[in-house]
Amino acid sequence: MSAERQLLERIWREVAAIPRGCVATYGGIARRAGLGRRARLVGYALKVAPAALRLPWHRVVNARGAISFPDGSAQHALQHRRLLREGVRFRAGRIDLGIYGSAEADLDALLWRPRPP
DNA sequence: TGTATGACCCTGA
DNA sequence: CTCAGGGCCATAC
Repeated sequence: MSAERQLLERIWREVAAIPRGCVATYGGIARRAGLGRRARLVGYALKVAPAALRLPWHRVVNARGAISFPDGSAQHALQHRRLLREGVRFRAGRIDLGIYGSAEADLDALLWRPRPP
């Protein structure tokens, strides 16, 4: 198994650990997965993630608290719908990361820790 | 081998 | 608030 593949799996594991009703950012996932600033790799990982993993990919948004798919796209609509159904509220097209981004602040790590290896 | 393209992010103006 | 510029890096061609 390639090292690349293991990086992807680490990312998938972090994404899978995002609690329902919460969101995380690409950059945040990258940091928690030990990938430094490679936020783009997280986007790539989600893009190539096997559907069979059933990852909660909709809980991953960009640093602005917005959905990264183009406004008006089917993907954007789907992600928006799924988040609303989990109780995540939007304001002017953006999510308040201070409230829903439990995976971001260090303080939140005390309330929710990613699943250990 | 080089250029273009992203489900990105941060800083500074 | 927006915008540009730089960083980041796997993939596609």
